[in-house]
Amino acid sequence: MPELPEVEATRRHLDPLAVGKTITRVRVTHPRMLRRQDRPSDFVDRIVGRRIVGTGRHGKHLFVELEGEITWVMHLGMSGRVSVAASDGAVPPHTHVVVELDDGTAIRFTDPRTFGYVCALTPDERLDATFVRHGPDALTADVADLAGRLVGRTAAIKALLCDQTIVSGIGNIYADEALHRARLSPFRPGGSLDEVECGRLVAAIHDTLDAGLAAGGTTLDDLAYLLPDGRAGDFSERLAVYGREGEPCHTCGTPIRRAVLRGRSTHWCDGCQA
DNA sequence: AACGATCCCTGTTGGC
DNA sequence: TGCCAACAGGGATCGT
Repeated sequence: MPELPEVEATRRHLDPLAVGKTITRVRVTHPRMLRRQDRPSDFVDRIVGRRIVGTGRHGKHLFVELEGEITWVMHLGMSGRVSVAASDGAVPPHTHVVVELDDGTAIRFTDPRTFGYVCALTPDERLDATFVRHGPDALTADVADLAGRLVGRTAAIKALLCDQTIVSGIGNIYADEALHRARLSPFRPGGSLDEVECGRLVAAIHDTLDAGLAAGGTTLDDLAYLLPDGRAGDFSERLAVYGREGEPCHTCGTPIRRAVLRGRSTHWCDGCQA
C-alpha cells in the first residue's frame, strides 16, 4: 500500500529519468484515472508538448512540474505504480496511463484497483484542489502542527492520523506502526494526548517514515507496492504490529491484537500501548 | 463541524 | 480440487 515513503521512493526514482525531457504523446486507456479532471481531454491537452522541469510531493500526492505552470498530479491509491521503460517495450497489465518522452522512454501508470488517479492542474486549480487543504507533510510536521490539530478532537487518534487534513502522508500501516513506537493506544481520543505524548507521537511518525523510506517502502504481497524498477521494498519484514495479530510483540512478548476501526484493520500491543 | 458508515475496485485468500 | 464469498484500503460522499 503506497503511503508517504513509497510515494517519495517513487519520486526519487522518477526525478532523474524525467526532468529535462519533453512529453511527446499521452495515452489514457481507463476513464476512471481522470475522475479528478473536469474534462478528460484536459489532461492530455495540458501536458503534451511540455518539458518536465521538476518533481515534488506532498503527503501521498506526487507532482511532476511542467513548463508553463502546469502540474501533473499522480495519486497511487492503494495499488498504483509508476515505472519508466522504453516506449516500445511490453506494457504491464492494468497500465492505464502512458506518457511518452522525447528520449524514447515512457512513464507508465499501472493500477489494478484503480483507486489512484492522475490530473493536470493550473496554478489556480491547484490552489482550489482538495489536496492543498491537507495538513503539513508528515515528514516535516512538528509537535505544534499535530497538537494544534488534535485539540478538542474526540475521534480515535488512529483515525485522525489517517485523516490527511490533520497530517498528510500517513496511511493504515504506518499509523499502526507509529502508534506502537509512540506507546500510544490507537483508541485514545485525539484530544486526550498531552504535550509529552504529542511529542512522542511526532518523533515516532518521523522515525517510522524514515525507516520505511530507508528500506525502500513496504511490500506485503505481489499486488502491493514495488519500487519503480520492480524491486520489492523490505520494510514489511520490520513491521512491529501491522499484520501480526496473535504473534508476540517484539518488545514485550504480549500477543498483538487486531480490531476494525473506521472500516480499517488496526493492530496494537496491549502490553506496550496505553 | 465532527464523526462514522458506505461505496468504489479487483487480485488474493480461505472456507466448504 | 474447485468455486465463491470475504478481505484488503484511500478517499469521496452522505447521513447523523
